[in-house]
Amino acid sequence: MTEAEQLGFRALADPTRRSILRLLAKDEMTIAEVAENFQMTRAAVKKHLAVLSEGDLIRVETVGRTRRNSFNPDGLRRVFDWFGYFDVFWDDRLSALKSEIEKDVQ
Amino acid sequence: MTEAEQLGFRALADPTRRSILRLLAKDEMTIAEVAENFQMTRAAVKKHLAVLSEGDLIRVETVGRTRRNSFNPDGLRRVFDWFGYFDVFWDDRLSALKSEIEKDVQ
DNA sequence: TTGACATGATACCTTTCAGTATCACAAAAA
DNA sequence: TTTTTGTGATACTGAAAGGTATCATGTCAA
Repeated sequence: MTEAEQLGFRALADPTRRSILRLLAKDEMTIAEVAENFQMTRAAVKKHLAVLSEGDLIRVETVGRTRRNSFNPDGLRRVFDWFGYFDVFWDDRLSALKSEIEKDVQ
Repeated sequence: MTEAEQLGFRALADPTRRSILRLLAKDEMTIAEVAENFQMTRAAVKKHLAVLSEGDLIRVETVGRTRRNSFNPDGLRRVFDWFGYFDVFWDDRLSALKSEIEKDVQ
C-alpha cells in the first residue's frame, strides 16, 4: 500500500507526466496523440506513460494496433489521500467538514 | 509559480522526505533530531532537508549553532492545490462543497 | 499478400539523485 | 582558552531517470 503511494508520487514528480495526466483527464488518447503535445520523441512519451501506469494513475487498453491511455481517478485519489495527514494545518472548517462528508460517503 | 509547484512535487517524490515532513508536522526539530529517526548519515538527512526547504515545505531558522526545521503548511498547500484540477473526478458532493467553502474563505 | 502504420523493445548516452566520507567552522561549555 | 558539539561544505560513488536512435512486431487496408 505504501509502495503504491511511492509509485504514485514518483509518477507525479515529473512536469511532463503531470501535464500528460491533465490531458488524459480531458479525453483518452493514443501514444501518438499524447506525443503531439510535446517536443520529444514518441518513445520518450511512451516511457512517461509507463511510469504513470506503474503509479496506477492511468489505465491502458490495447485496441487492435492502438493503445488507449485513460486517466484513472482512483489511482490519483490514493496519492491525494496522503495529504490528509496535514489536514489539521489548513482551514479547520474545511477539513472538519471534509472528514464529516467522507465519513458520510462511506 | 509552476516552478514552485515542481520543487514541491520533487520534494515529495522521496519516501524519506515525506516521512520527515510528517515528523516535522508534529514538532520542529534540529537536523540531529531528525537524523535519529533514520538509518542514514546526518549529511544525507541534511540534504533531504535542503530539498524540502527548496520546495518551501519546511522553514529553517538558525538559533545559535542549532538549526530548527519546522513544517510549512502554506508550501504543502500549494502542492495540494494542484489536485484541484481533478476534483470533478472524485466525489461530486465533496468537491462541490469544497469549492464552495474555499470561495467563502477567500 | 503486400505495404503502411501504431506500437514494443532494446541499447546507449547524459544528467540527476541518494548516499557516504571527510574536513572546516562556529558556538557553547569547561 | 581549550574542548566539545552541531552544523556547513565539498568531493566522490553507484544507481536511477529522462531522453534519443534504431529495429522488430503485429494489425489494418488495399
